[in-house]
Amino acid sequence: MYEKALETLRNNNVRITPQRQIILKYLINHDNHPSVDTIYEALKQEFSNLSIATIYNTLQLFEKLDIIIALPAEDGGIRYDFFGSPHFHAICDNCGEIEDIDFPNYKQLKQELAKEAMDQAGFQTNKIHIEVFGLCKNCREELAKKR
Amino acid sequence: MYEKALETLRNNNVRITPQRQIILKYLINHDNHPSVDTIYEALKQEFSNLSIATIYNTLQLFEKLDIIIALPAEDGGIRYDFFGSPHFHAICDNCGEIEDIDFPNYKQLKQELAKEAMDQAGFQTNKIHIEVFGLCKNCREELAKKR
DNA sequence: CTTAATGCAAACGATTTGCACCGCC
DNA sequence: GGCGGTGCAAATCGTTTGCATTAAG
Repeated sequence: MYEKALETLRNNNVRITPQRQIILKYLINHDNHPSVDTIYEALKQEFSNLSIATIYNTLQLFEKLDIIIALPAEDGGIRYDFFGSPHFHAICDNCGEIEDIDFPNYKQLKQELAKEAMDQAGFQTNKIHIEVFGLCKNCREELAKKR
Repeated sequence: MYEKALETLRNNNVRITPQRQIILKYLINHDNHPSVDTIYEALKQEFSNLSIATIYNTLQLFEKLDIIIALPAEDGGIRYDFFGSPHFHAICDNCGEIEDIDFPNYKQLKQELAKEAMDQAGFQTNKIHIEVFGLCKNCREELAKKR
């Protein structure tokens, strides 16, 4: 997983700097869908003179290389997610939490969507991106209690 | 379509102001996926003292009421889309254009995704949101020429 | 060595906010 | 006529930029 991502960097002639390594490790080891600031706060302790501009740069780079994906968040900001295995996102309308849901039949779904896009608009699909919105388990239970 | 949206406003005890009406009409009559600024530039001519803050307010309101949906754009900004009939979006990695693609089997797909979200996380799905990324027809042809 | 990458601080710009006024219901 | 909505301008804050410095390959 980590190695595969480094491989991607090498294949694109991107230098493997310590900053990129710790940001990558952070993304792999945390499934909390961090914001730029969350990452910055977490890493500046062990890497005191880490610049927030570097984090912006690095995340944009990783996204371009399809190592991570960007998601829209409740507050209008952006969250990032290491994209090791295909999954989609369930985003709670109440608390804003983002949960990963595994795709049972990712390839098939992708093909179906790609076919429609091609048939209707001559659009060539490279990747797909799915979110569902609603209520997470906790919020459902909380709201049920209240009435 | 227009009436149905007004109905939604009434049902939520939201006042139907001239500003909300022209913004709504604009969204229905344009499938260009406008940004806040695009809408502002277009409408301030016929409504000279229209405030950009009102547009922000109105769009946020419409989105909350599921009259429109917000999409992430190429440049990091946000575009809006009147959501009359179920469709997903094909976003070109090269030129940033957003195209609407009709869902052939929207309900079935929604059910499948909702089932996974429920089974895996106890998440109750209200709406789904799908984008595919790749190359639009024009860009494919352009890029083919160049080599 | 060469050149990409980083850190820093300043600049930017989209979005939000506070408040007085207005007008929909 | 009450209160939600609007317009305006200022404030905010996430993100980008320019440039000198550093270090990866």
